[in-house]
Amino acid sequence: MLLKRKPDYGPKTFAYHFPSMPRAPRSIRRRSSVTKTVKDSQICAFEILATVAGKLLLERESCSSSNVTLGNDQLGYVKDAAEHEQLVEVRIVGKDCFNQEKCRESHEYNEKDLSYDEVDKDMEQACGMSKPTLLEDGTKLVSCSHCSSPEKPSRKLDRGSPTSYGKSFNSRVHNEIEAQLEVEKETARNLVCEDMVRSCILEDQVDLCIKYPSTISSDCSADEPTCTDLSLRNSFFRSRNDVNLGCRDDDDDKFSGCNPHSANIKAIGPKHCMDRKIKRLLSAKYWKAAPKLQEFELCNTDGELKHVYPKRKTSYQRERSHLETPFKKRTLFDQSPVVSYDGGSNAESISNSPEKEKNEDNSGSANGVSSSVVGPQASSDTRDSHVKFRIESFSIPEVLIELPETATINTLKKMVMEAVTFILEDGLNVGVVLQGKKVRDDKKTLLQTGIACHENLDQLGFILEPNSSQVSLSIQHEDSPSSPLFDSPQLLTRFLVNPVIGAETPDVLQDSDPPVNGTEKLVESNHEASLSIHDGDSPPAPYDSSQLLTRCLVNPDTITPDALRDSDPHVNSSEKHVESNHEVVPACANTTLEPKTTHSKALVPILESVKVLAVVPVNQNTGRYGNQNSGQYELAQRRRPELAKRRIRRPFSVTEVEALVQAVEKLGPGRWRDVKICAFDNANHRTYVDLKDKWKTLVHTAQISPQQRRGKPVPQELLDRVLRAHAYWTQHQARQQGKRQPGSSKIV
DNA sequence: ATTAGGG
DNA sequence: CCCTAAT
Repeated sequence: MLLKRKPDYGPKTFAYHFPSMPRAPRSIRRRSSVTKTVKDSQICAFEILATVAGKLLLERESCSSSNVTLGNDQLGYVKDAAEHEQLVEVRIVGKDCFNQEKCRESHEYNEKDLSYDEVDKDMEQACGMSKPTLLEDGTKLVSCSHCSSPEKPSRKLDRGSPTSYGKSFNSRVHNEIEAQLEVEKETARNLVCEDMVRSCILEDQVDLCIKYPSTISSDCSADEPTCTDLSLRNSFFRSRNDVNLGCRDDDDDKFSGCNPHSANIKAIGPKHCMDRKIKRLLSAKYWKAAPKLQEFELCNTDGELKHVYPKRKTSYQRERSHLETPFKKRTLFDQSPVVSYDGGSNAESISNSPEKEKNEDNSGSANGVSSSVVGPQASSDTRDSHVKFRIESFSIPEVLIELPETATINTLKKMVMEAVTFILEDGLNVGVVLQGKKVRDDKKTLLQTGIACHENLDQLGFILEPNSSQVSLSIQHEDSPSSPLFDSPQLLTRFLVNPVIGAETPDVLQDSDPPVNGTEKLVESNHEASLSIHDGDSPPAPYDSSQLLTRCLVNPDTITPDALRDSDPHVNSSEKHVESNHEVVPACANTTLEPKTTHSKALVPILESVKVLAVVPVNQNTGRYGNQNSGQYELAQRRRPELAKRRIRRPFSVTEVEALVQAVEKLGPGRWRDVKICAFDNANHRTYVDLKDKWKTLVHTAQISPQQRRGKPVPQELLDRVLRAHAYWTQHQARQQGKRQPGSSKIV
């Protein structure tokens, strides 16, 4: 008996060396009738959802007024933005918070993590595979315990070209930089009406401690990753990493050759990751804008979603546990979702905090807005020519998802996932804002920029903007009739565009003003990017007041595929940055909407950046925007195959077929995972499901007349082998079954 | 995460 | 290839 699933690859010579104890196919083991689940419940759920949403909306509106401390909430924008802030808190403080010990520990853990179990070893031996070689490098590189799971980071570090990160995160830190990423948890709070909003926001916090000399250039390019670097990358770009395939294969994120095993898992990982991510999203108040939705769903669809409040805790704990035991095998997503995922990204407030590192803990941030009080006191540090910053928090943008009633939860999840991954596709770009103005000269040192001055620290801000995909992904669903929830067609057909796009003015981003003053701040050239709030022709959807809507909606008419392509803000802005010598570009005056709350000194000057990430899925591709929608979607697909509804078709080559045939001859059908490992371990784009499917078609092809076959002809010799193997295994299975059921007849 | 099967 | 149910 096989104690473990250990592939029996048998001798190299071909002689149908079959596994000693092949398992009977599951089809035999369990032949159960397939029952299609009725979606009535789901449909019903969505209906109820609409109702509940409305109620909650009213309820919340009545309550929210009491708790708005930011003022300007008449626009619903500021308040909204503030709410978003709390998703993640990132603080950059002094060096003292750096704990090298932890990093060292992480080494060990990572090493452990990277080791593979015996089964796999056996497998490898059997297959003649070589042991993964990335261990050393990987562990060397992965230094932060909380950074992430060993696999991806190591991959990234190991192989990923520096540029891959640099693009999104230009301000790489030097070796001098030390950092510690630390996630803290928030104690559960009672959810009072006035706290509802906050309660919907993820309370996890991340402390990112970075210390660096004031002489550091904002543009410094680190030559080697540092702990800080890593954590940043990992956290900020994880989603991207996961989406972007590994080094060579286009659609798999496996790091081929490095770690076959993990890779194998990865091969199908995305999907699961996605699910997980979605879950996190849903549970982590990601949909803060529409808490009711969340709540509702969670309450009514017991399947995968849990009640929101309980879930929050649960989720939180789960996350915590992950963090506490970073060594367990886990996916990146599970682990450091803090920054990258949940915290996803965008508007970020920063405040210089003279005070000591993390002790501030969550107390302050609890309510979400920046928690730490930042005093200009950073002075004490000046002496050592170090500037300390603390990024209080940054939030993730709203995501507006629209689905037909007939959509399944699965679809919902996917939609959210797609939206988020699309948003974070290329990671984030970090901008520095000083005194409401964007610092554009990346070469300047902190000193030169004046950031070193403590007086200015208070007015320092960061902008986290999506690196690419300035245009929101418009997701359309074939079977989606117009949703009752969104009766504003115009909304549905809108694309979101980064104001920077096509703007003659480089820093539109800063120019775009928080709703405080409305669109007037928008630069002329940027007029197409108007705030939905003020946009006359974007009638507030039912969700308007609920702030579900994204803020920056752009008239699709102004968007063309080309424009989109050129719309990479990064390219544009970087170019312009070079050209313009202004080290500081005036940003909208109102940007500095100082939080009225005294204790949140954090500046969130560029709320605008938030809008960039908004997503407005399109319900239907009809109407005048139809073409553009599809074009955009295609563009998105081109850029991110993962988001594509369908993977690109990749016909099996004869070589592949042969490999498959040979593997199946040895292993038999039904052991697709093993087949995959044995014969397609390096073919990242071939999952075991693919192999199974291919075998299925091969068998079919072999059974039909040559005239009926289509596509590239498969050598008859191979087809013969297919038939033989198929016959053999079929018979074998029958035999197996016969043994179990003595009554049945034996064919051989 | 895998496997089996239908689409 | 996709999607899902069942493991």
